[in-house]
Amino acid sequence: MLKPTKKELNRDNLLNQGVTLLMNQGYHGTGLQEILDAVNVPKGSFYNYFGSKEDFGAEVIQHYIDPFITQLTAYLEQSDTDALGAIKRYFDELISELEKSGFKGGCLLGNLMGEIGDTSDVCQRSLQTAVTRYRNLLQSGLAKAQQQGTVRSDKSAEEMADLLVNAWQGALLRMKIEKSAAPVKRCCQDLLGDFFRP
Amino acid sequence: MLKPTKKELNRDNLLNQGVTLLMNQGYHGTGLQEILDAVNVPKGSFYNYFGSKEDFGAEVIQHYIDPFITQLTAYLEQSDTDALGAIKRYFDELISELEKSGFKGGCLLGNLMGEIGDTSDVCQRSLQTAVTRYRNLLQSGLAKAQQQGTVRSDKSAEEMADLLVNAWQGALLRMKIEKSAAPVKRCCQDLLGDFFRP
DNA sequence: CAATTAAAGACAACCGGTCGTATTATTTAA
DNA sequence: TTAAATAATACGACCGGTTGTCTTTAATTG
Repeated sequence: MLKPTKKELNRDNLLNQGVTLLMNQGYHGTGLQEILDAVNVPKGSFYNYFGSKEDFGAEVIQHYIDPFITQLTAYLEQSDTDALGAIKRYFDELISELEKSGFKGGCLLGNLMGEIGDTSDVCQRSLQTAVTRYRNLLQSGLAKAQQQGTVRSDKSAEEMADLLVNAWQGALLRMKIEKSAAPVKRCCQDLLGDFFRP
Repeated sequence: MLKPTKKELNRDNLLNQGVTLLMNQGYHGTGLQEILDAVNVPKGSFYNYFGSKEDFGAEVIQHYIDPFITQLTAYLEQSDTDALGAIKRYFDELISELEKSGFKGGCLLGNLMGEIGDTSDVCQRSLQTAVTRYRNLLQSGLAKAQQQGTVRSDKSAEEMADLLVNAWQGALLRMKIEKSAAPVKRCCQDLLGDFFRP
């Protein structure tokens, strides 16, 4: 039970590779063969692990967002007395990772929302829950910052969290085509450093 | 010379249909055959009109953004003494059209930036110029509003135009998966009605 | 040995792109 | 104003390759 079975391992490898390839090449731009080859799983075995490509995509979405939730949670718990600073540092780390990867890929959620967000019911639902989970966490961080007096209170934390998520997604798209970190940096500065201040 | 040739007509039909299909199904999710069938152009003729699917995509992008530029320009010229009001009314009309189409599709630029913005050089360049053209127009409108005193002047018009474009793109993605106009409406209210105010 | 899972391979459908030919336009010659 | 010659375009069958999925067989496990 503690040692992962081969099946669980293959599933996890497929999901990890799915995150990478779907993020960089899109849903329709990535074939199952490519994913399977990358983790040395035979093509015939795919349907032993997942019901369909669409179901796989929906699982990949959740598999993608989990680490981000964990990471942001850690930042918030670590800097308990300065929630706004925690959020800022969290985004700074994201930007640093984006720079390392040469501004490619961006965010799987944003990319898939645009590509199949309104054509695949299964993935649409998965995207909804993933985005909402992330937004809620950001919202709770902003609410704490409001209590600490570092963020304005005349706007709801939910409203600001939504704006932050949306502007961040748009900035990631701009980053991709401009091959520059300037859009995401300015996005954080404008909102966290100005608009959200009391 | 005044009457469009059959070739010009076919090209235009293909581009129009390309806008619709690429926006709703994505680049890799749309085959050439589907586009050609929709406008009754034979398969073999496609390469008389366009060099490749990639080149076609790049032209579709420009063909898509043109009407938006024209429309926003009209709004700005029409309400010459109230640039901020013109921008607001322009976005209100966009929202009204999105509601009519059932929140499907969103923005071709946003969708393609996410899907192929960093994998196709040709389309990346086309996306760059399209987004920049649009941003510049918005920037000039905001600059005029600054002169009219309806928009704050301690932030550059360029910075605000970028933020507006980015947040709008993100809000469109949210709209697609939530099937609601709330994200785009709140986006405009937050920025045009609050953050940008002096 | 029975039951469950992994794997192989086939399947039809479709992809973007090519190519030789048929049709149409344009130019030249009478 | 014709007629012939030449150039340009339209066309659909076809290419090799790949897609997601399914059926069947092999292997593994309890």
